[in-house]
Amino acid sequence: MSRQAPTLEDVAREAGVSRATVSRVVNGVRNVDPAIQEQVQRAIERTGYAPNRAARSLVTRRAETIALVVSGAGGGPEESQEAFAARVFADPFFGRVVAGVVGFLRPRSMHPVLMFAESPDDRHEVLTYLRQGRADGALVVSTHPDDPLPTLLAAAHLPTVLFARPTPAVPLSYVDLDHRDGGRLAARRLLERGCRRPATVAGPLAVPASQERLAGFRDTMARGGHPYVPVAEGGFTLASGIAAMTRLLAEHPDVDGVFAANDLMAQGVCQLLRERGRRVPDDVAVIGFDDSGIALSCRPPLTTVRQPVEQMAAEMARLLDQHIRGERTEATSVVFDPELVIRETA
Amino acid sequence: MSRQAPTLEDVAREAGVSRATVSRVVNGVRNVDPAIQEQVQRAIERTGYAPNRAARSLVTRRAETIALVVSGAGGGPEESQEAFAARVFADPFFGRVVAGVVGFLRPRSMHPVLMFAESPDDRHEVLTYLRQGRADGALVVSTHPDDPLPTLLAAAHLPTVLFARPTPAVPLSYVDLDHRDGGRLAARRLLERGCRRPATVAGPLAVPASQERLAGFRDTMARGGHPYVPVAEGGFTLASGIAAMTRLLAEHPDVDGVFAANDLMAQGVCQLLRERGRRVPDDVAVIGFDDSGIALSCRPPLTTVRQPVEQMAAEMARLLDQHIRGERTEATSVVFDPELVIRETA
DNA sequence: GACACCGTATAGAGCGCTCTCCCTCCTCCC
DNA sequence: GGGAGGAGGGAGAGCGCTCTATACGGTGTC
Repeated sequence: MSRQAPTLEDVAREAGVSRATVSRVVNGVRNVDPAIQEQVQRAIERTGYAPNRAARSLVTRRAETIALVVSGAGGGPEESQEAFAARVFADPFFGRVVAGVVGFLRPRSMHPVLMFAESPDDRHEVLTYLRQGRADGALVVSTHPDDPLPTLLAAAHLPTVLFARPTPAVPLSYVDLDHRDGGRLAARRLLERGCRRPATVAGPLAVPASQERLAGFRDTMARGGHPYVPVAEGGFTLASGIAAMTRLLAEHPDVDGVFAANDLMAQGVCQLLRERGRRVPDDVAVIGFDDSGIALSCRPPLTTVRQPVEQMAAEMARLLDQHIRGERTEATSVVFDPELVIRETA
Repeated sequence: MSRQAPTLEDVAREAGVSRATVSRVVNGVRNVDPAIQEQVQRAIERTGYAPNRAARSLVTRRAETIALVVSGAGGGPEESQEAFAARVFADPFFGRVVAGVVGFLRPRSMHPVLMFAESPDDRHEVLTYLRQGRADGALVVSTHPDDPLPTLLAAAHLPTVLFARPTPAVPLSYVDLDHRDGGRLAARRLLERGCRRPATVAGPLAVPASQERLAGFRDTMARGGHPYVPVAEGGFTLASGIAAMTRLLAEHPDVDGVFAANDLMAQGVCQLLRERGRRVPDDVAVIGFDDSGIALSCRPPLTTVRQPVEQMAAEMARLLDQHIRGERTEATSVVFDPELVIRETA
């Protein structure tokens, strides 16, 4: 671009009014004569004016930008940020989070800044970014429990909303799912189908959501006459699902119903069962969790417990927006209900 | 945050020097006495100073931010941005792009702003965003040919780097893969395995990359004694891969080797073949394209043509950086070579 | 006819930073 | 000893915007 970008001053001169008046028109403030408004509008078009955001942010103290942080809990740079990012997006879950956040932000002409925080340095980077005023607040999705980032954010009084209740407790708003109820839904379905040998592939037990899903599942199974349910712990990945199911099958070759704590692992469970000659759902019923794209692309399509991730992410953005605008000062929480989606595997 | 954030002025007062000196220290400019430097450094720590980016951007005319735009080619708001975002991330491809970009940006303390441009309004939004100086340039990944965004960006002289050569031609830098050569690699492998009835599931033929992959494949097949190769067009999705293979099988039940234009479709091909009682690779060899996470999680693991997406994305970021800093003024292109990754399906 | 009042536009003071002068002090060399 | 030269630090002018205080005209009221 050879010539300088036009400024308010240029538009004002072109329209024959003062800077302040142009500013009012641009910001849609009332008390402007319609004729002048029109005149200014045309001057803006003629000059091709676009307000300089840095100048505006400098005085309003608002970046009109939020950070979307995917946070691990690494103590050091064990893994490159690139590898972390790749791993994160391997799960369709994050794509859904992005979609939900964008769904809320878009109508407001806002766009998220994507950040990955895996090492202490990364976390410092996030803090600095916000303290510099480059973003007005953060949406944090932690991949691990005991993520130190929320605590840091809270201590710095930076507007933040989390996905999932933080452990340990931190006075920040969050959005969550009733995971326990999700586990119950899965158990009930299996019981209704007449399963007599249920088992479950749990998520990492260090993750509260995994524990809750497991607790809900066990709970309902116990009431249904199955006080003991074999459990194999997985890591929310396809490979870990296969491995967990392998162990389960070795000790309990007669299982006829499996609840996997996410769809990725459920897919692994199905794959292994088929390899071992078990038919799904005829020999073994399988229920996943999340209702991600995988559930549909699986063969056969997965019966699963739906987690409305997009809605939850949009709600996070809404809460953060309120915090930023000062419309909400106290931390709050919004808990969504899971829903059983019946397809073919159970 | 009750009290105002400390400014340069505060730090200067605390350290007993002028604003200019603090600025020099913060920006690592030479000509500062080490003793004073130390003194300022301590004052910064004591006050907890973080430079205000808006103020800095206002004078440097740099946002130190780049936009990562995923662009469709929609003529209207046929699809919500949320749905578009979700669809985009269903393909692991974009996760890899993000990973590559972040890999380059991170060491520079930069973070991408994620934007989706599917409707004309969205495109206008992208233009405005850049013209307002909120980002210094754009990295554009188009999901469709004839995307109007590159043309708009070029006309506005906004620093831009594209993923894949634009059609029609636009004077912008881009990064691409030698797709034709990728098709050749797949054909050669199939020939070497002794395939006698090859077929291919192509990508959308409106996409140049699909055409190139197909052309390369046909080319080598023709030289290998197969002047005619059955083609079924797919849409780069799992479902379309299944559908395409279904058609192929109906007309050519004796195929013994299939090249699918991406891994997602190759996965569909494998699924369908298995359902129809064909063993992979014993009865039919299958080769995918991309080497995305799917290739590994597929059962059996997919032999595929690797596209170094992360490296390509990092290169895009590097080129954009050069354009922004004015170190490169002419549009350029960097073409990467594909590589055959042999696993179990061929 | 004087005054108050409301709606509308302007002037001007910053927001917090960078960066260009310019001043000062010290060293070095003839 | 004097002047050139260089290093280190300060003063101050903006960057482009918002927003408060203020001016100004026109209407309504007594």
